[in-house]
Amino acid sequence: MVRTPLTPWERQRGERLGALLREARGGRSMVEVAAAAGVSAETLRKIETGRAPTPAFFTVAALAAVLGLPLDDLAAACAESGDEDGRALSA
Amino acid sequence: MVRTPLTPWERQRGERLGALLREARGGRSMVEVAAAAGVSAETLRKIETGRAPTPAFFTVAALAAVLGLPLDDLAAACAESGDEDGRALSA
DNA sequence: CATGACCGTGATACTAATACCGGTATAAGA
DNA sequence: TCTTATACCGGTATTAGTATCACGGTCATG
Repeated sequence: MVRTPLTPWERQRGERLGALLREARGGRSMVEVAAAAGVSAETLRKIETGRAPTPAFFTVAALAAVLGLPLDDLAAACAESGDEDGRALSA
Repeated sequence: MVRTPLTPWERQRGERLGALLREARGGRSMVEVAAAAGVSAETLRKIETGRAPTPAFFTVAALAAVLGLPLDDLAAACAESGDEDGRALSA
């Protein structure tokens, strides 16, 4: 095992992150937010739909900056189903 | 070109991130911190040395949580040489 | 109704992140 | 001195993130 495939828990965490970003985006269009963050619209879409469950740190940071979301809040909200160690405790 | 190769600016940003993490690690060993964050020691080493300039968001989040660093502080410190839009202004 | 612009989406291509392995160097201790 | 522990480094393998291309849907406008 060289590159651990993403666990279902990580997938769900990515979906939660995407949902938060989409919710924060509100009525603004993908292209607008993506352009403001400096990423492609397709990348933003993948992140929002959860198809990119573990995006790059600075990508999320740029999006959060554009959307006005604190990074710590994002991380906490996505990890609330389990702390940093308990990866798959129950939910 | 489908996947933009990392720019020198992004490399330097990664080095800055790594330096901050290493500084926050203090005297603790890599394996200890890496284990606490749930990543391999090699990954932590690559991030600290800047050889993984754009790590995954949750990887950085886990490391920051272990090290007691606020994510927003990390992002701000790494992007202080230029905001989200100004990628390569000078320094 | 046709056309174009915008938005979201799927497929594809390519680079990078993550993990494992072996080897090396330095410092501490037996 | 030899062993051990820590960190660094190179290479390798595999998955995943990101960008470009091409398509369908919707709305405004001619």
